[in-house]
Amino acid sequence: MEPSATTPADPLALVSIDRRSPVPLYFQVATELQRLIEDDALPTGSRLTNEIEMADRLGVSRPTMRRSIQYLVDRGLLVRKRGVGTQVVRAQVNRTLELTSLHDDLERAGRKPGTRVISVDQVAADAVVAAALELAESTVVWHVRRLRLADGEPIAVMSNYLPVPLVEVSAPLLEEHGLYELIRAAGVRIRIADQTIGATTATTGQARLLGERRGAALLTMSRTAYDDVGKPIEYGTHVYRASRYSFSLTLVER
Amino acid sequence: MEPSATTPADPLALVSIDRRSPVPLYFQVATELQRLIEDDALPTGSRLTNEIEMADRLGVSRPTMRRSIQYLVDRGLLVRKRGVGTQVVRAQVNRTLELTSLHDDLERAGRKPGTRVISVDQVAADAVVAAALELAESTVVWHVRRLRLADGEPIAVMSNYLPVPLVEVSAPLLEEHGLYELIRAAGVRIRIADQTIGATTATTGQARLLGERRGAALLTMSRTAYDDVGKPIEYGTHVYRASRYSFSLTLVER
DNA sequence: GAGTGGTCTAGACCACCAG
DNA sequence: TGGTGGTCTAGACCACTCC
Repeated sequence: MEPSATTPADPLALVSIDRRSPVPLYFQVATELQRLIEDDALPTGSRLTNEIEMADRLGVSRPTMRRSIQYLVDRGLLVRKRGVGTQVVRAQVNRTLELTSLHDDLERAGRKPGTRVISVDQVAADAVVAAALELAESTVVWHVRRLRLADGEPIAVMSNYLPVPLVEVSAPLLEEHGLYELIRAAGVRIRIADQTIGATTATTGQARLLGERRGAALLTMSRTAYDDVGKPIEYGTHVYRASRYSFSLTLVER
Repeated sequence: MEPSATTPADPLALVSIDRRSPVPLYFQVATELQRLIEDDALPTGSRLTNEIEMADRLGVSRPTMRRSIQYLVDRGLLVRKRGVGTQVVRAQVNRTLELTSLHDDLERAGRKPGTRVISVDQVAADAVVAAALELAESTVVWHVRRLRLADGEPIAVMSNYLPVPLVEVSAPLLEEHGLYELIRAAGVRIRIADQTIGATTATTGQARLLGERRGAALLTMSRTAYDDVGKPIEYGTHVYRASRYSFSLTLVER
């Protein structure tokens, strides 16, 4: 009932770490702390014990303890102030428009994702696509068009271009798996993406696919994704029904 | 006394750090490295010397060197692979929809920002505003409406709500300074923000203000900003002309 | 096997904040 | 003045990649 400065029970007693695990200690500790925060054992506003004592209690060194805490600070769950201490700011964070597929996004929101493949072709890259993928114009690339559904309802039309040598795609594969899943399965790690978010109004064709009226508001997103070494992997232009979808994110000042 | 550069390009020779400076060593090193990357002394794709040698060359310890590198890895400029090395991925990053005002965004893009204050009032918070600011309904709050311009052309209509005790606002102040600037000047540090981005079509009133047609595509953004300890500082709902403005960001997988 | 980054430790000193 | 987080160090061992 009372907004306590320190937490009554001893949440740290609930933390257990496994030194034989291959999972790094700092990550184990961070994960456990995050769990305590999400379970409200460390409620918003509560103060953590100082890092030296926590390190001691958990049997890790201070640098390791600090790294765990910093991990959660970077994600906006904790705030630290020199001379004061460490406090819980919030329990939940919208991840920053993460490098996930819409598929994962929907599942996390408890909605059932679906895909209807409109077309899978190899086409000659036009100037825009070639520039995005850093290929010569007219190079043959995959072109995939999909209608994405949530709980059976149209959500977005997605158009993606990929270098041909990268990965094999086909309609049956794409009905079952997200595009990013297929890319990862091909051993490619997507590391960086440039995104631009805008708005437009629906053309007749878009409206028909999405079940909207012509002129309805659509959210647009174009994205170029790059691998480990900065090589373009995928370029896509997508439109979402603004009436059914929006982007949420949490920003943290570092 | 170092021997003169044996390799044609020895970028590390260009790095100098000042141990008397109050700026942390790791940050000095990171900043210098970033400068080398942006100046193309360390071009995209080039490999860095291993961290132990770099630490040695710069006269810092390995943990400090690592911290500098990690700083740039987190921002997507560098990529590291165990057993392989550290490489430059890219020279420029669109900051992740940063916690900046539109004012700063436009200036960075080389466009001249302007503001026309439409209204500055104290109003009773409705349910939505009260919930966002975590106040009781009908609490009196500031309500600021502004038309934002770039190079004299309308770009966005912004509507912001702030707790009254927080900061003094007035039309003349807001014509000169960004809202976030005023908040910072009041000694409040904005640390976290939740944003939702969507799309809509222009009402007649919006269209008139923005110089668009009724039904034109608009990009919408609503944001709640929080301070250090998670207290809501500001709630705003904004609409941007989709024909003149979009959000760009770079995502980095961590 | 050689070389790279990834993790972890123990300890030191400093800067800031609150009483 | 005492307590907090912030920085920095020296060294150890491990895991991964490539030859």
